[in-house]
Amino acid sequence: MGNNHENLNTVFQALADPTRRAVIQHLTSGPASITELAKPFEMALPSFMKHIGVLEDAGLIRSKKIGRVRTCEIKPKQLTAAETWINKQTAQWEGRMARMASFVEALGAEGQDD
Amino acid sequence: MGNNHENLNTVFQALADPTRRAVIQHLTSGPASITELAKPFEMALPSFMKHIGVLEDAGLIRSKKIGRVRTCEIKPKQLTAAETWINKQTAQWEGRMARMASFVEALGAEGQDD
DNA sequence: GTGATTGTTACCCATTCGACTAAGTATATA
DNA sequence: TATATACTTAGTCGAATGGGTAACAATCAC
Repeated sequence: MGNNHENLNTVFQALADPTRRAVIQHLTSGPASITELAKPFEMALPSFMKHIGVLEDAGLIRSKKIGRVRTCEIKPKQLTAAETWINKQTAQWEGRMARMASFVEALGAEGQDD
Repeated sequence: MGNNHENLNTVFQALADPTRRAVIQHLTSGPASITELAKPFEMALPSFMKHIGVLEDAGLIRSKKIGRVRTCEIKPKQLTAAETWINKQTAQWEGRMARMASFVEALGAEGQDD
């Protein structure tokens, strides 16, 4: 049963890094090996591997080693869980806005411009 | 012009903490003061204030002090930016899945169960 | 079987994070 | 005016993060 609370921590934490987001993005177009994924980054392999570990711990990717090559692929379920959480918040906020609008046309609505 | 890249860092980072997510959630049902927001947490005020600072730096909330009370409200634009990023990834992945399915009915599809 | 590839393990290091306390400021309220 | 309320500032501390090197497997390709 959904113990999202803990997982959302690690999922959002994982997404908070540009290297890791780039890896996710890369993997959306298909599985890839570690070295292939690491190629765009000027980073030592062990450092890069830590990012892979964070993504895997967050449940955003899975990986399997065949021969000497470890192949990674995306596992979009947790990504969806994060999206769902955000969606719920914006929906609740929009609901409140709608209710507010039904009471008042303009509340001197200096708007929420940013 | 959209330099999301930097902001997504701080936004996801901000969402990676349960206290901060709870604050967001609280604020979706309307503005609130610092002490009101802090009430559910067993945490010293200065500690809690740092969370507010993180949320504000990420552009997820805004706050204004009137008298001795600082009132916070949600600013859902950045939340939407995060959602958009995730959406883009899942869409790309689903697109690939659809294209794959058009080539093969079943690729011994031991399914992506988790 | 030598040598290049592809990870992996084991550490180190600086910085950031998240929590704390102690003390200060600024406004209400009695 | 005195006191309580609502933050605010400043500084400490341990743990986690994000990077690095060095050395070690374990394949594969010749």
